[in-house]
Amino acid sequence: MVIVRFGPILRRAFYERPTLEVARDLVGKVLVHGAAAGVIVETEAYPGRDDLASHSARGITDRTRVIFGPPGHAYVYLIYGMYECLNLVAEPDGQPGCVLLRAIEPVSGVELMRRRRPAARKIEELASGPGKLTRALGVTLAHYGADVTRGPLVVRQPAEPRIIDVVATPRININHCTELPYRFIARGNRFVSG
DNA sequence: GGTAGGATGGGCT
DNA sequence: GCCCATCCTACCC
Repeated sequence: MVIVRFGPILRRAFYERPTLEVARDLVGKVLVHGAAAGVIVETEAYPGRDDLASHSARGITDRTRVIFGPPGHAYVYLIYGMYECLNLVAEPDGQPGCVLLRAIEPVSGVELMRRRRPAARKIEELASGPGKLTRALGVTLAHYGADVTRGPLVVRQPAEPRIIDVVATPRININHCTELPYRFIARGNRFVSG
């Protein structure tokens, strides 16, 4: 496991940009929830405009409202009735776009994450998938709409940035429409899902 | 190493 | 009623 010290919290301007840029640039940042934290190693962009795979593609509903709001907030939803998925809202206020966080490399609070994820046999399995990630960090539907530029759930710059080679690949489990290279992973990182 | 099948409930047509 | 941005277990190489 890598030792990572945390730098400043990402400001709202970081998120107030095109969704694809935010998704790419989130790889290598540190997702923190209380005592548990990990380096983001896999994301997916859901631009919302001209992308039928995005939940926001069919307009504002009770579920998708936050995606159309100001950037730097959490969009959490329930998938398959069992697992939460955590997204961070991008784009200026009024424009849809969010980034799904798919995997982190645990860097602190690992024992806490192990207790939350008893099925994980190895550290690589703790948060290598969107549902595993939220379980490991204790993120739930209660975080819907949370401001991730302040509070217990935030994203931080690593204190000493590592050079990370980010690669774009097709998104995972998008089968109902044409798929695009909107998944961003840290090349060679063993904590990536799949 | 691999994969088939089931769990499980909200959102939307 | 059907779909789903998933995960786990059992079972097979």
